[in-house]
Amino acid sequence: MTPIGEFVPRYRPEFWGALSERERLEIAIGAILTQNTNWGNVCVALERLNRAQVLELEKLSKIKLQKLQSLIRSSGYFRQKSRKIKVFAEAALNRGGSLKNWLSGPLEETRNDLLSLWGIGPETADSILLYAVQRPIFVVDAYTLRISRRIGWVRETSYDKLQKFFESHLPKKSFLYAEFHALFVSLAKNHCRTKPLCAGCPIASFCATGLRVMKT
DNA sequence: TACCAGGTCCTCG
DNA sequence: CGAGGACATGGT
Repeated sequence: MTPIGEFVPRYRPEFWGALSERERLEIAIGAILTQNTNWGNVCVALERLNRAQVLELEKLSKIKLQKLQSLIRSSGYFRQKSRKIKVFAEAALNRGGSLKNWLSGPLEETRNDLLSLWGIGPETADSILLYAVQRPIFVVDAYTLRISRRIGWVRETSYDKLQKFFESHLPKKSFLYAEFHALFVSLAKNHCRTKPLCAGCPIASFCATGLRVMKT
């Protein structure tokens, strides 16, 4: 995937340094845009937002709805998502003015604050907390659920149950949570779907090494 | 052509 | 609570 503007996605711990406020915002907006949507479509929208130079809280809160919709059209659900972005930007401005200030408080409280916003559900809230401000909170997505059940680690289907499972079995480290999430995504795109786990199946490999990291 | 993609909200039983 | 439908675009 082509880097967006000057922003090189920081997927790995070795690249984690202090993110700029604009990078944090891009990650947060990306989290909203990618709701039930292919990342490639999101990239196009982020590129347009960058070129229009509106990736700032003040500009996003002031930009005309129709203009915003035209910029993010490629990511789908553009009427809903444009509204979600505005709600998010306005909330940020009302509480500290920067994502760093806003999202650095007590974790539970901050998370509930995000969840109270229209358009921000558990996955989006947790993705923003983990990836934009490196808070230690486990992100659950459709892949996490599907593969965890397939491996036999869980039977639950609820977001909270699954999140608690991982958070109670892993050291409370944001980089580790991010790593697991990244591996689930990667596995989902590569594994074979045969019923029994075949030898050499990446899922079997992940299961073995994953269990080693997890507390029993 | 049909189906899918890293969700969320709303409504109804 | 849990299930079902709506929301929209671009790729295969």
